[in-house]
Amino acid sequence: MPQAATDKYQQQRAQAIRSAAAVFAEKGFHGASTKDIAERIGIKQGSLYYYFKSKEEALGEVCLYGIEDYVHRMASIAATNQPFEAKLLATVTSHLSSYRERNEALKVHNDERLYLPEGKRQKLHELGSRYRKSLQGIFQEGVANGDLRDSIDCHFAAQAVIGICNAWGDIIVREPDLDIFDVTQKCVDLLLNGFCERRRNSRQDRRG
Amino acid sequence: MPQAATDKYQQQRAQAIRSAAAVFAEKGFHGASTKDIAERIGIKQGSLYYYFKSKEEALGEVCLYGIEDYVHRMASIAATNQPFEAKLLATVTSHLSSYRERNEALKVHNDERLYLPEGKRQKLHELGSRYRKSLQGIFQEGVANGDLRDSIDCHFAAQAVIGICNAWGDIIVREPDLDIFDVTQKCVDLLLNGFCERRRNSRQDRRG
DNA sequence: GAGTAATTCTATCGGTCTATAGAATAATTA
DNA sequence: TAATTATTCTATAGACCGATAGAATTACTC
Repeated sequence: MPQAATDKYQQQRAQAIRSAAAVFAEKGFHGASTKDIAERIGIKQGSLYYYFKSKEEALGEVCLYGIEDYVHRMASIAATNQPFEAKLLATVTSHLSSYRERNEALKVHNDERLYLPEGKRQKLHELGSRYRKSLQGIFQEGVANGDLRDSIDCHFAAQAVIGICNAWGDIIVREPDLDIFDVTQKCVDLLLNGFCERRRNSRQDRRG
Repeated sequence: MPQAATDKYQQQRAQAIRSAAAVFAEKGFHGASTKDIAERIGIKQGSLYYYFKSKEEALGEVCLYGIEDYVHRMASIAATNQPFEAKLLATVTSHLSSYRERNEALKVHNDERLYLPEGKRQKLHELGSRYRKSLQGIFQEGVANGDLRDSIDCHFAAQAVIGICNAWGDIIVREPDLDIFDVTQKCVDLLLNGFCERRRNSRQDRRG
């Protein structure tokens, strides 16, 4: 019954995780049955328990798989010495690329992780927080360097970037022809410059 | 077995829809049982079928409840003669207010509507499209009036606004002390002006 | 090729779920 | 209050699901 920590086992398990990601993404955690997952892998329902001790463990692995490298990439971007704009560009590109590569697992992470037991949910939350804080740090740096108006709320800014990236991540998945770099450029342009004409006419009203 | 179209019936059914929204929001469509929903209403499981002919019908009603007035409000904002900035402000406020008032049903609409059968999903999709198109129209108007740079991609812009509003909608629900108008101001400020210092130093690099 | 370990299969138990039918109760009307 | 209608309840059918145990098979090692 117990398994080995052999290489082949780990590889097949990794494949099982990706299959589970696809099924969970399509049907949701509770809507997907272990039979569905097993079929996608190409084994019988009972055999699934050779790789996971429960359906819930499979969910945990999928969620982790969804965000791990995406969090790591964020950390290394934040650690570089690039100027603010380059970091922001790299962040958005990285976020959108992750969406294209691991969209199923990411979707599962975003939508289903709350069904995990407290402990695992907490661990994922910490990873997410690390991501948000790195991003927030990039903005704080930008303010300190004078690249950004010092009136901006860095917490808000980070959250806004994540929101835009998620919204466009979904679209990128739906429309495989979209070029990630094009989308990135538009995102960064919005974030830096806004949509406004260089403000001259048309808004002397509020704001002193 | 069949019911009446009486006023009282409709009212109790509306209450049942809100209860279902709460349960679906917490546990997801497949994770919630008809017993859970009935208990929240205060009736027994079997009695639920006096109000809905199936669990799935309940989901459809919840989703519709979640977006209906929010779509309508958007339409009336777009139809006014306010200047661009006022329209954008009203849109964001309306979106965030909906999140606070109907956050459970909205969450259900966003996360669970894909479990509806094709027909109903299609109807909801049309409502959502109407919303997106109204918003996109506001941006196109803004470009035409010279309030916005004519280089912006209105489709992208609308999607970005929705993404930001959704991200902050979640936060607003989690943190009831946040003032919606404050958040609205920050959103609009970002959208119009971006995060950048009024661009003088620090970016002569790309862009002709 | 015999023997061992790794992997998958079959079969099943106990539980939960949606939906229905018909009885029971509450509300309304005459 | 009697009759009618609206609402809720109880009980259950029928199906599926997660997990386990042990047999069967495959892959590896000597």
